[in-house]
Amino acid sequence: MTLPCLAVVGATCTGKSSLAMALAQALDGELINADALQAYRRFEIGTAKPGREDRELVAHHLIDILDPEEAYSAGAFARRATQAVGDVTSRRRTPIVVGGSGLYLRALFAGLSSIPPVPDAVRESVRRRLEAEGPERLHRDLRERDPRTAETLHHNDRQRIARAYEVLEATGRTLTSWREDSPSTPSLDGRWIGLTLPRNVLYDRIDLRARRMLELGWLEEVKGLLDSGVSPSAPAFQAIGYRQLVAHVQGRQSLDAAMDDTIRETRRYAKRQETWFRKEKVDAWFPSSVPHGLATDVLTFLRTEIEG
RNA sequence: GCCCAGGUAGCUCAGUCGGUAGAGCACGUGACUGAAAAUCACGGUGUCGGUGGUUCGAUUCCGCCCCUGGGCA
Repeated sequence: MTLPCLAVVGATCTGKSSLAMALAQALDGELINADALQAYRRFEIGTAKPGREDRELVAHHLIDILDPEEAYSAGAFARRATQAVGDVTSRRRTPIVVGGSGLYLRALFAGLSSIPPVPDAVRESVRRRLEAEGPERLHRDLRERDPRTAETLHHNDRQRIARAYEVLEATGRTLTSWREDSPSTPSLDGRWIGLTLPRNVLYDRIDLRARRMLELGWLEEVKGLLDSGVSPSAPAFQAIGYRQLVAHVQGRQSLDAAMDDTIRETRRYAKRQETWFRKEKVDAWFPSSVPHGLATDVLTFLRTEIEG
């Protein structure tokens, strides 16, 4: 059976990785990671990164490709992933994209407008302004210089205000005009498989996994990263759990509080992922409460879908 | 056993001089074009411990009961 590119999506902790492993083994496939944090080297336990055995059994791409201080982005991911999908396909194997970073998946399959990269210096100066003057001020400026983008943004939405502002500063053109000049165009075809769990089951699993991560030495991992000089403000330390454990190591929070916070943030993150993927064109959703037989069901679906 | 204090949202608590109640957090819903595990918006979810009484009307006042905490025995 020859298959197009596959994607395994869903909220964190729904079992995407293990389904993807099973599919890869059944279909002679290779995995392409679409998770923003698993791309970072040395961030292992808290990112639930696949272990050595799995990675020896099945090729995993786009894992361990960045140092903690390097920036990643939807665009950078899309470029690398497009390349990886091409490589896997040219080997006559099935590319299976796995991950929970919704924007990244969209960037790969639906494309992004092409906008020149913003130099680090500009990004930093905009970020400093944001810090010093607050988002409302920049939003007001944006109203004058790029009213159409400003209109779509809430005056507290720091991140998007900063992005619109950066593009303006770096290129002298508005985000709106860039997007109109080069609307996103679908660049990759594929079948999307979604995994779901009832909310309460999902929350219990998140809770359990967080505790297990701690037992596996998560805190020691964080201490090791800090001791070796990784800056607490490195992009990778934005990750849920890592942020909280850094706060604990720095004495700003008890371990219990850090873990409670981590679990709460992970739940909220999972909810946001559900909201995002609900709107995506997922070809079939599978409940993953009972992992036994799941891969078989998915394979059956794919066969009828592709041959029928 | 007696004396205090308290029982209001999932939690901590505010409040109603009698007209069925509101904050923070939790939680729920949504947005999303290069930081996305990010960033942001919206929403009060309730037998006001139970039961009788007074009253047009009781979560609020009165009686009794139950529960929790503290004190005295």
